[in-house]
Amino acid sequence: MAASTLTEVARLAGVSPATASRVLNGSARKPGQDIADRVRQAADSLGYIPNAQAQGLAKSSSGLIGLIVHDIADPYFAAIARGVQEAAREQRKMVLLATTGGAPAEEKEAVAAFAARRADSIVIAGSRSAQPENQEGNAELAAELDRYCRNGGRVAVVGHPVVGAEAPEGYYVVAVPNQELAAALAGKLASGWNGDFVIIGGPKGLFTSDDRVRGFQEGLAAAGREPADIVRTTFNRAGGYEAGLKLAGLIKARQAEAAEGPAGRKLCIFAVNDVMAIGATAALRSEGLRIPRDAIIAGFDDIETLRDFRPALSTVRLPLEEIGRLATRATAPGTASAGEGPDGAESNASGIRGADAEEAAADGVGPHPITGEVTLRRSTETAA
Amino acid sequence: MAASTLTEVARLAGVSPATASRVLNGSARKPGQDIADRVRQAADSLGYIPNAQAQGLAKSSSGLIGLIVHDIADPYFAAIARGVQEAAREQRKMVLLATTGGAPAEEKEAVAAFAARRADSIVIAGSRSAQPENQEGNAELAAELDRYCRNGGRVAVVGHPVVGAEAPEGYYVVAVPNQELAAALAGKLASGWNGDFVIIGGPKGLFTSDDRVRGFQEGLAAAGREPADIVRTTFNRAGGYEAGLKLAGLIKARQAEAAEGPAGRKLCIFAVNDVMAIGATAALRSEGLRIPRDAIIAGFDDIETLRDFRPALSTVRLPLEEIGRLATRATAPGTASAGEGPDGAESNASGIRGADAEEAAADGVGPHPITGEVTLRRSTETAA
DNA sequence: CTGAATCGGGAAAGCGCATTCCCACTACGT
DNA sequence: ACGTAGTGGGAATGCGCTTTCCCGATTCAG
Repeated sequence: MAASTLTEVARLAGVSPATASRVLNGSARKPGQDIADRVRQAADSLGYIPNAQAQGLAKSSSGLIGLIVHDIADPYFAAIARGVQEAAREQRKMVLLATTGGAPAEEKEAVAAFAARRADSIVIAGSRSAQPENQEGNAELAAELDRYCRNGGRVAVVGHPVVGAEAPEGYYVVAVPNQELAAALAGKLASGWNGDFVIIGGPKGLFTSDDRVRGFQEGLAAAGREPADIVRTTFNRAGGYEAGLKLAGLIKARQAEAAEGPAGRKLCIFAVNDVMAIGATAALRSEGLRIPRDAIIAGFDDIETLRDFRPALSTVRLPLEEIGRLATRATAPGTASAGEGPDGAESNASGIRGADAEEAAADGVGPHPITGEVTLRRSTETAA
Repeated sequence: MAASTLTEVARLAGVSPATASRVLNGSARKPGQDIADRVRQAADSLGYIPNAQAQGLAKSSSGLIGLIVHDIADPYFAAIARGVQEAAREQRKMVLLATTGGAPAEEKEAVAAFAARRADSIVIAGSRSAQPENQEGNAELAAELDRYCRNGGRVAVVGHPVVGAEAPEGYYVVAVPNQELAAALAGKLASGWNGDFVIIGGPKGLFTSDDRVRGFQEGLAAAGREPADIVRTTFNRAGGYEAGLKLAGLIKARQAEAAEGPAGRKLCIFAVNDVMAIGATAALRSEGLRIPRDAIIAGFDDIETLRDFRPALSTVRLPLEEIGRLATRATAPGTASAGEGPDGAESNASGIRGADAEEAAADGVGPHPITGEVTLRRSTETAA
């Protein structure tokens, strides 16, 4: 038994396919009550399920939203995905998932695949990067997106615009104030802490990482502190661990030095995301160091699953789910028209806002810009 | 500019659409080299992207894999999703995501939506449940799946078969030995621990939870221990927290009692999943209790993000990603034919195996069944 | 009571592609 | 030399649905 078709339903109901289509799917023309009933009855007696492919082909729109992440198992992306999923459901659409590991070339492939499926919109959640080896990939990605938009697709990217993409109609960016928030975090940290700072950053060129590093340094400067040293590593837990190992050596050296010189100051480590911070913590622990006795540590993102972690991470709360929702909604037709040009430039209202608030607003980020919240957690409770 | 079509490409290349189709998509017939080149050149000069909808319609298959989870932000599902995604990529398919919160009615909707999109296969990752309020939903879900399978769809479900689903052609279940593993965990715990046990379980009727509870009790019995009390709550972090609060009271009472009577024995808490265990830990901590001083705690799943948690959770390592991969591969055409009937019943080989190993094998779970690994972590390091 | 306006339904033309036929042509065989 | 198999391309059909267009039947105004 093959799936039954509209035609079969129509035949069973004794009407034409056109009529059947009109009653079963939201058409402007509503057939008469009696006929409608007959059709509906025929439909579910046959267990009719409309063929979305055919529907899509006929009205060229698929009810699909493409989501691109680096890794769906990363809690950061998982949280965003939840938001996207929610918004998709509001729009009665389904989400198509692609994971790319962050490589622009893969992302380009994903966009092409989404385009092939005639996805109504695409949300790109992974951080952009400007590393030289990605240059070509970025260009191709930009071109692909451009074409997608020109064909009526809508795309929202979280964080930074795609490198090299001119902003066509239908291109939105949800600005995340990484820099400002990192600066705020540094400020708060500095006010309660008189030691030195070290930053565990991601690979150079990764925008999210770079912004947070830059912001943090600015915050330190504003507080009259020396700039922090930077250890670069990969943007995940493993990278954090590796860097942690390195820093453990440093800390021990400083402690040894302090034993015979003036009191060495404790180190405050800022990892550019929570997962890296956790990795670093584990590394320190494995080296016999303790937090906050030997160092203190801060992260970024406020990953839900890690909130119960102890010693508690000082971190910046990013409304990840909300970000996903906003990005998705931005791509919904009939929403926040992409007012082009930064003419609507409203003044930078209260709270920490997007790096380019006006631009964000102009790009249809939604009713309110992304804000964040710095959370200083006291690591009073000692743990390895 | 609308997306260009095959016909346009064909015209530009000066060939018929049929020929263009043959060269651009893997057809059995390979046109001549020169023509192929011309077509290919025309194609990318136009930036041609095949319309997957139309292709799907024409050959009735979509290259889509549907994945159903309770919540994509739950690290358990996120890990499975990663595996599914990986396997999907191997098969050059895309994954379509649906989150249902675990309600069978929603799941039925999702299956219908997947069927409408003509997904080639469906992976259902959430735990099944037999709660009375879900009875109707379960039946509908089973019916929907049945129809889907009869129309040539393939479905793999993780953990337990869908309630009420007779096993049609194309229906696979990846058995997870929750019960055995829980028993093994109980055994190990009991051998190093002479206090009482308490179980924090999910809602009654949730198979995964019930199996783990049952297995744990069996393990205790096998070790000559009294059965544990059970606190039922929701299957997530919040539930764990709530239960933890309750248990904190119990623990304090026992401690008070112990102060004036014979030495009260410490409690060992088994939460049926890691996330609940974390919640419980947080609750105990908030009540001023410490682990392992006042109680010890064990979980299940070995969620990656939680491995760095301290006090470390004793837990059972479930190869979540592998489970996702296996389930997905099981649905790939040309794989592990669904040998019907438990005739191939091989003896229960070494290692902990599926609840019904033969059935699992017969259901095409793949070359090797899911095993797990009990990890007893010492909570030597004290933390709140 | 007739004309036009309206309504409710059907016929048919695609949407973009795969694929089955079919045909012209070449390369063989005996 | 003729016939046959084989080859490479095109014409045409259909996948399941939406939508425009059309037409007969009502209804209402004049």
